[in-house]
Amino acid sequence: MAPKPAAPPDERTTRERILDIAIELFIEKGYDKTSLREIAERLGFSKAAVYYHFASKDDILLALHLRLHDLLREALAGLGEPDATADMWPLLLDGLIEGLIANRQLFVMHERNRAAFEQLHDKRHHEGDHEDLEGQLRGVLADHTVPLPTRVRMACSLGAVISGVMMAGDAFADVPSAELVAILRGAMNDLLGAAALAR
Amino acid sequence: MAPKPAAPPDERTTRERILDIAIELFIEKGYDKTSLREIAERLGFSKAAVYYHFASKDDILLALHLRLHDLLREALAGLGEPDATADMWPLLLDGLIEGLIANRQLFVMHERNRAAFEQLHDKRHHEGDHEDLEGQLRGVLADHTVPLPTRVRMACSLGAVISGVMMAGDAFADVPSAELVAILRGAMNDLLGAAALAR
DNA sequence: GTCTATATTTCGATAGAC
DNA sequence: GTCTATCGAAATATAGAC
Repeated sequence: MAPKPAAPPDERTTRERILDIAIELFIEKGYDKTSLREIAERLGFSKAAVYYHFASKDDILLALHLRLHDLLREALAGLGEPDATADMWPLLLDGLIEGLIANRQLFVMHERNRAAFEQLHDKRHHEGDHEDLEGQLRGVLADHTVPLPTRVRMACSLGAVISGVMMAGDAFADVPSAELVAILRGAMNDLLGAAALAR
Repeated sequence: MAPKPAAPPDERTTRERILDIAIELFIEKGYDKTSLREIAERLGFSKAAVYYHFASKDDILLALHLRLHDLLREALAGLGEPDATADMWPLLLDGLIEGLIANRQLFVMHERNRAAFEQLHDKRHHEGDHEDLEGQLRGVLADHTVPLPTRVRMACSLGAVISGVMMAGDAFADVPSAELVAILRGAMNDLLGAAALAR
């Protein structure tokens, strides 16, 4: 997941640079409390210039939503067939961990602005395509053909990974990624392994 | 934790009723996108009346912050001595689970408005008391005298419980609380038990 | 305690020059 | 592609009557 194009620091599109700054500010102050003026100023130009690259403020959030979506698409590709998902869950989660770490900022931003993203989703609801990722996830977790304990542990494992990764730039700031990944994999095994689910 | 006073539905203070409605709306639309006019209308009176009970919009969020704080204070009382905390963690978490479920709405609201709460915290930072709960938590997780794998699993377990509980009104809507609690306790044991930490 | 104004501010968004 | 200037909307907060 997420090889991350990682273009040379100065060959980034203006559009991309706006999004990068937006992530920073949306983490610091939150989406709603961040004005387009602030984004523009931090980039060294004016508000109107931002409007040349994005039709609206929502449009910026939407673009970030798409970044998230693209990153998760590969890792969660298996969410199509609800039956098989439970079995694939450990692998699915495994593929997720490294992507989460590599794009930590983006996911932290999402964590801290859930309400704003949900509102965005409601707007799209009245429009086109419905490849609602979060909805699919809920569907899997609500699937009654899978034993309840398994489903609960699936939900837990997801929260556990996210929580562990979010601390990576904080309480675990000095921990090498590889080490963190190894520990997380171990924890996920205890949570989802055959031995655990057989109980 | 959280015996929850649960006053008779109609003997609630107007102030309390405002807070209840605020929780609802902050979940539905988010803190920033919710206007005081909406809160007032849903209660059947006008915006100015709300200002009689709360000095500002921030003041409403602050009151909700205190509700959260009071609920967590008991459960996380052990966070005082950083050394002993790692040992007590399983018990600490155990005490948390039921409180989280009993006051799910409040915690969901917090989850979806993290940015707003953080901003609130920054303001208090320039003022009085510093019994910063979230800060203490970070301190414990950063404590280098505790083995890294243990700390990571502590962070994971917290995220796991929260994630599991949040789904309670959603994908696990039809699951009895007692059953959910039992499964969560089992999962936490696998994540934090002596066998797991000895690995 | 609750109401009807109203003051004030800020922000998203647009128009049009360069 | 970026600027200055401005419009219009909405929200917080206040004043003062009842």
